[in-house]
Amino acid sequence: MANLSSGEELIFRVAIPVPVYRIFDYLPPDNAGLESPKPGVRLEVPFGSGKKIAFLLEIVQRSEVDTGKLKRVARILDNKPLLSAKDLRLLLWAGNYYHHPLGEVISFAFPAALRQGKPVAVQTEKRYALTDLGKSTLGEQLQRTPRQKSVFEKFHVSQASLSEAELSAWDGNWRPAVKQLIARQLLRIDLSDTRVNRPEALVRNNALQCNPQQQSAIGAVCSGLGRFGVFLLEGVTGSGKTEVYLQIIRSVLERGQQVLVLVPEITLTPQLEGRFRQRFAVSIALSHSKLTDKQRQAAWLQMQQGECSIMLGTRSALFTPLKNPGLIILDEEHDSSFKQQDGFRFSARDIAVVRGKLLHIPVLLGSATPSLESLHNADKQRYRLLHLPDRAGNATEPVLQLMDIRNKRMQEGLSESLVEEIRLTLAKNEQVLLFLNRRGFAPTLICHGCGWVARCQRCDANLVIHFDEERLRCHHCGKEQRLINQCPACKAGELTPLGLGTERVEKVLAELFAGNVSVRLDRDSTQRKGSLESYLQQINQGEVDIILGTQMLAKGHHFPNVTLVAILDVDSGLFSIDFRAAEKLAQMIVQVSGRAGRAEKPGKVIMQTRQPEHPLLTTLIRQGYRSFAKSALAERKEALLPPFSYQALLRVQSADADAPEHFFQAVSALVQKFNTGQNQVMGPVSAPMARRAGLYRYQLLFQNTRRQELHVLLDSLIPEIAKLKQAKNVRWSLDVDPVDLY
DNA sequence: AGCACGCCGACT
DNA sequence: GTCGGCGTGCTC
Repeated sequence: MANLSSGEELIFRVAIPVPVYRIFDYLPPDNAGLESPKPGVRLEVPFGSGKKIAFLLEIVQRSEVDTGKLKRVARILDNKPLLSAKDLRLLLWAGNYYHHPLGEVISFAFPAALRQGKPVAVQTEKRYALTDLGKSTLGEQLQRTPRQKSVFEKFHVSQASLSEAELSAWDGNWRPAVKQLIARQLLRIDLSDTRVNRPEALVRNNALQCNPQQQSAIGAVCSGLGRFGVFLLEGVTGSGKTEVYLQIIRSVLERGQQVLVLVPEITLTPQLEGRFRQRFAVSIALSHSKLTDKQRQAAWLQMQQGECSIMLGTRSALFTPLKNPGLIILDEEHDSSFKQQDGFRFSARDIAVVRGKLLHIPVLLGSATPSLESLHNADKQRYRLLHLPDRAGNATEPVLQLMDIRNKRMQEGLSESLVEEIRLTLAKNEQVLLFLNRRGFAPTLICHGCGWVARCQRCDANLVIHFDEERLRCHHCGKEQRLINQCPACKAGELTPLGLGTERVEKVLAELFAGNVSVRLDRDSTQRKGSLESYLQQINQGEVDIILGTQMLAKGHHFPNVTLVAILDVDSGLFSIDFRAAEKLAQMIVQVSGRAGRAEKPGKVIMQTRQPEHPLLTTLIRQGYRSFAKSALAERKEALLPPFSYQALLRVQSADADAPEHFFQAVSALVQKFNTGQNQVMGPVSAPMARRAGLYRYQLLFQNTRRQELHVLLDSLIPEIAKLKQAKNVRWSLDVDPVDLY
């Protein structure tokens, strides 16, 4: 320790959550104790005219800034850092790699309340359990109070105490019923601390029987526990991926370690959560945006303090601190929701791998349709590929077939042969699933007289007809207006809906299959909270014959009685300027197909197309996803596109049509100056949608086959762009490893 | 991102 | 004569 003369003080280097690429120096607080705080602790600091929460990065001997200008830390909020040194390193790396201001990156790792400087409240969550009287009482006796009956039966089914979080996850309004049940001495507050893991109490239910492939996958990951390694689990739908997860998780729990499980969307958490709770007796922390700040903070702290062993969450749960990290699982790893699309544009999948490396733990990526990036990493032996080629049980693979609809008579998007197939399936008392990735009635409203089209005034996009609500709506900026019935241009012609949306198909289904029940599942029909769940329940109870829906059908939900899946318009995915379009379409087709024939009944998947010879479709159908991926990777290699090169996209938006041009002129000069490597610079060009929500949009793409060289350029370029005066009239952002080029 | 400082229009 | 519009510039 340096011998400091009395006049010299230590300097606190801190990150502050402001959009500034700079670290700030402060003097220690007045009442500084003998012991220096550790990096990662939260501080309150005076900043500008107000106060801010800051994160201590390091304590150094001297500052570049004149000490007279330095302010003093107001107070130290934590006596121990909430983030480990390794997690702090991870965040430093991420800030650097994605070129996002460090303070914002670090604050992103904290739940909202802690971000705002609230003290770490070690709130102990209440648990409830049946009393002896409750155990010997039957639910039937509560017939007259249905809510109490349902809560009471929940306790009987779970056969264990339930925490507030578990109850809230099950039903938001459990409190009054529990209060009354306590008053009736059927329930009690459970004081035994079940959060401590007792090894014999880890597992509640026995594992399912696994086939040899599952066993070898489980064995591979389990023998890799305790050190870094990435495993890519490629398992077709229904191959028992979840069972593999469960058995590996069990091994991690037995080692006294924690597991972080990430899924792309909130809608996928309930079913996984259900499987986890059935299997494990330990409590499960949830983290996703539908929870309250308080719930998320509780879950975060439980993992941080090691009170909970499993966390199930979405993208942002990736940064949850783990006291005893053991494994990170990322399910549906191909899903683009793992890439954050605004602000701190990170890829949860890629950071998960880096985190695994820092923590010396394995990372398990699972998917029926792995991303080309991950398959390429497996080819390069960076990831270990584990394959589950067979459906578990006696479920058979669905049969994929193309239906050539050229010159065929169509009725609102349904060919006659498809209608016939639907009839045959319904006659067997089986369910049909129709997939159309376009909501609304029709994507275009056109005047039959003069050709006028209803356009959004703020975007380069057409307004979508929503017939039920009699609205015209822009799906890009949300602007809407009343549905008009007279052409505003010629005042004479007839306005005609052009094209097909789910609402329109729903109407024709009601005519064609009048005796059957159909249900539409899209963002519009499931907006009301809980409505998706209730539809899914109706479907699985066999009250629905035809399921019609968008994107949201492709993910996770199982419909055991569906034996016919039809993709109404597969062609719309075939012609896109985005080089990832083929990959996304293939994944979508396979994922949607996975919804069919999960039980003993064989499933059939029909794709209506006017491109029956299209190589993407024929390869996928005749040879499967893996062959498709192989040829798609060969094309990417030929064109030097990712994963054979690395990209970064500089995006600009401005309400002023000329400001982006001035900005890019200044940027070009900087690029000339700094581009010492072989970086390709493409653009600037208009974004595929040149105007959105009233803003003009442009972009500049950097690409290099060597990641290192690309990042050398970005490292010197971005701080200089931030200083440009032309950057002040525009909104600009950098997207490292972009997945969507629009 | 905030928030202050800073020069030009309609009001007590 | 002032209150306040939001343009630019800084924050240890």
